[in-house]
Parts: sequence; structure tokens; C-alpha cells
Amino acid sequence: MTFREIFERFASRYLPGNQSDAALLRYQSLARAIEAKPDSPVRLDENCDHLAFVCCGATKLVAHASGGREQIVAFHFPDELVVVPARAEHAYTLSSVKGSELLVFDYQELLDLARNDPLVLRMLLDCSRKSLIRCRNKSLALGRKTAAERVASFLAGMAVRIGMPEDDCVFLDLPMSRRDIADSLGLTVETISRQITQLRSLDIVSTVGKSGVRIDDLRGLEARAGYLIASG
Amino acid sequence: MTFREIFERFASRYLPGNQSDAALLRYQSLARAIEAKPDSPVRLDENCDHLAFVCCGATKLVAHASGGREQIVAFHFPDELVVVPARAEHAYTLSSVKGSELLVFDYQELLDLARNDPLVLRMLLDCSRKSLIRCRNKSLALGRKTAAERVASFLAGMAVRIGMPEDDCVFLDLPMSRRDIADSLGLTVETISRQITQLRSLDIVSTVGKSGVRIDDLRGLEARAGYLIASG
DNA sequence: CGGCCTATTGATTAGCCTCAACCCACGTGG
DNA sequence: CCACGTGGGTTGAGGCTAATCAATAGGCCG
Repeated sequence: MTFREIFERFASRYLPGNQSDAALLRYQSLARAIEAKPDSPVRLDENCDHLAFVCCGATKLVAHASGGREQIVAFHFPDELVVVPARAEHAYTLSSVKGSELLVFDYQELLDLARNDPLVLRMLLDCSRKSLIRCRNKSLALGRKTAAERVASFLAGMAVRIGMPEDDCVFLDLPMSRRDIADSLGLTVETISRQITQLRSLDIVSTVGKSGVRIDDLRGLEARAGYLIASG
Repeated sequence: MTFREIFERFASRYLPGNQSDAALLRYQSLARAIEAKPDSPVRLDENCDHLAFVCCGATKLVAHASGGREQIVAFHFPDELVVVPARAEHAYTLSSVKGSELLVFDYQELLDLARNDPLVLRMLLDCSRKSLIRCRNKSLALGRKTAAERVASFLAGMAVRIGMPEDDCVFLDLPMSRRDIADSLGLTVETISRQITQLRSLDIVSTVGKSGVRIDDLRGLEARAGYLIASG
């Protein structure tokens, strides 16, 4: 994809429709397209925050702790936005999960340009609030849910975000490895594997190759997710 | 405190200084003061999001899972803002930790009023982004840190937020109970207790009564917090 | 001073991690 | 076309961390 196409896609989704061509160009001049190879960190200026638009592929925002431990704080799929904090201040890295094309802004520059544009500000606010809700839900899972519940919640969440409805079930083509899932759920690859095996033996999901998961019983999955609502 | 005083305090901290009296009054008309007793949920309309300004006391935002399990997703101290999602949609409750005085807005109404006020929008954006960073850090702790590291991180974080510097050390008067700390760190009260005992025996902290904690060795505390930066 | 609730301490258990082996799909080169 | 190597995924055995269960201690109220 050309830079032009990527920017158009971003603009049509996130910039208000009534922008003048001149205004669009100003936004465009702040943007930079980045192509990221599978499972490689996205190189960004360490001294400032960034806003990234995922055009295609999938990315993960990774938090680092001592001893090489990693926690994936969020995944991002096409047409989603991420706020990436400055590496210098907070130990986070944005990485691609599979090959991805991104559009990246210096967050502060973008904010300055949008200083008097309430529609863009509201868009950013909305994006930030959605991330916050997701992150809070993740905190609940990491703090209080069992391995079985975390995996069920994860799959149920993926079904909403990237699921392809088939007759009476939902098919997932998971872009991330078991290791990524483990790092996202605060577990190990072995535990993920065992839990998926468990779900398979209960006829709740079936797996197709390494990345394919068909959710045959979404109700059953949600019932195991530990939600307060909908499962008591 | 009177409603007037609470609102003034909110306005001076979060509304831009150049607002007309009429504009201030419009904001004021959306606000409602709530006094919350210790450890009791704040009663809010379940069908909409809210923005709460903590005037005094301390609050916690609690996420609920099945089986009565609770995860505290954030604490809030005087002069801080919280976005509380609609209970109807997401299973969250705002509760006071000790007696608190709050100023509460319907989030949507506030946003509508501020629709064309970039300064207020940026303030909200900023607040949302700070919450997001905190929540991401919490995810790292819950997903990948040991009990010892979580408690150390917690105390180090509290030192920044509510610590009172004394000669060569920091004193904390923790407003929350051990149970709250446990629910915040994804642990049990017993584990919290044991970890604090451990820190005491290492001469890193000393405790004064139930709520007092003096951090004698902040460096030592941070070294045990599992941070990537500053501790390798 | 006595009752109550929170915090602490101790003993045991359970869930997940660790370590190790194996399987399988895929790519490579003989 | 098959032997081989590689890397992710799965499965199994044993260990460790934090949970659970139970009892004691200690602050704070009347």
C-alpha cells in the first residue's frame, strides 16, 4: 500500500469529514508510514509519545519488567489506534505480531495541530477511553481470574474483535502465537495449550492448524469466562 | 464543605481560567455533590458513564467477577478525577475507601457541554491518558510480578501519590485496608501481611499502627519492585 | 475493661510454573 | 522424493508460590 492510501484510510476513519484539503495536508505532513516485519519491535523516537494507526496486520503493546519478563498490555487490529508512551519514561514497546503497516504520529505534534479541533480531540478521547476500558477488564482477568477463565475471556473477546461468523459458530484466525497469548494473559505457553485442549475436549472449540480456532459453543465459552453478568 | 466550595475547587483545578461566569454556571448546573461513607458504594445512575472529582477522602474503582471476586482497578485521592463506566454495561462500582466528598457529572452531559471547548477536552484527554498509563502498569504487575514485587511497587507508587516526606524517609498514612490492598494487587490479605512483615524485617519499612507505614529505604523498596529501568 | 474487627502468624493445599520430552508442520538439501 | 533439521505446539512429572483454612494478637470503640 502507498503512503497516500494508508493516510486516506486513516483520515476517512478518524478525521472529521468536513476538513479542508489544507487541513488534511497538515495532518498528513505529521504522519509517517512504517512497515513492520513479523514479531519485530516498531522503531520509534524514545523521547516522545506516539499515536499509531494500524492499517493492516496486528500489533502488541508490551510492558517490560526486570528479568526479561514481558506483559502484553493490548493487541491492536486493522483500523485501530494505539497510544504508545515514550520508551524513555515508561518501559513499553510496540511490536508487530504479524507483518503490519502502520501510520505513526508524534502524539504531541498531533495534539498541537488538533488543539482547536474539538472533533479530533473527541476522537482521541474516545480512543483513549476504549483502551482504558479494555485495560481495566484485563486487570480484572489478571488479578482475579483462573487460567481457564482467562483463556475463555480471551477467546470470547477475540470473537468480538476479529471473529468471522460461520453458520452457528465463530471462526478465529489468531494472528498471535501461543507465547503472545500467554504474555497477554499472564500465563505460560504450556498453560494456554492445556486450557485449549480442555476446551476442545468439552466441544466448546475446535482447532484448525496452528492459528485457527472455531468457537462451536460461544455460550459455553462465555459461561466459563468468569463474567459477573451473564454467568452469575 | 459546601457544594459551592467543592465546585470552586474542581473548577480552579480543571476548568480553564478564562471561562465566563455564565460558562462556569453551566458546568456547575451539571454537577452534583455526593458524600460517601467509609467503604460504601457511590450510588450513580447505572445507565450512563460518570466523571467524578474526588474532593476529599479516597475512592476505589472496583471490577466485579463471578463468585463475588473483586479487583480494585484504581484508587483515587483528593483532587483527582475518575471516569466511571455505566454499571449496566460493565460491572464496575465506585466506592469510597474512607469517607469522601465527591463532585459527580454525567459524563455525556459534560462532554456535550464541552463539545466546543478544546481546553476542557484536552483536560479530559489528559486525565484519561494518565489513568490508562496507571492501568497498564497495573496490568504488568498483576500479570508478571511476584507478590513481593507487587507490594513493593504498590508502596513505591503510594509514596509518590500520598507520601509525606520526612527527614530522609517517606511517611504513608494508608487510607485503605489490607483487604483493599489485596484486592488491588490480586493477592490475599494474608499475603499482603506477610510481605509487609518481610519488608519490616529487612528494615525497608516500619509500620505505625494499622495505617501508618514509614518507608525508611526507598531505594531498597524500588529495587524490589521489579522495574525494568532503575533495577535492571 | 471487654467486645469487635482487622491484622498477623502458622500449617496445609492447590494451581500454575518449570523442566523435559515429544509431536507435528514446514522448509531445505541431498 | 525422502531424510533431516527447526521451531512452535502439546503433553507429562514434579516443584514452588500464593491461596486456603485455622488460630492468635492487637488496635479501637463503647
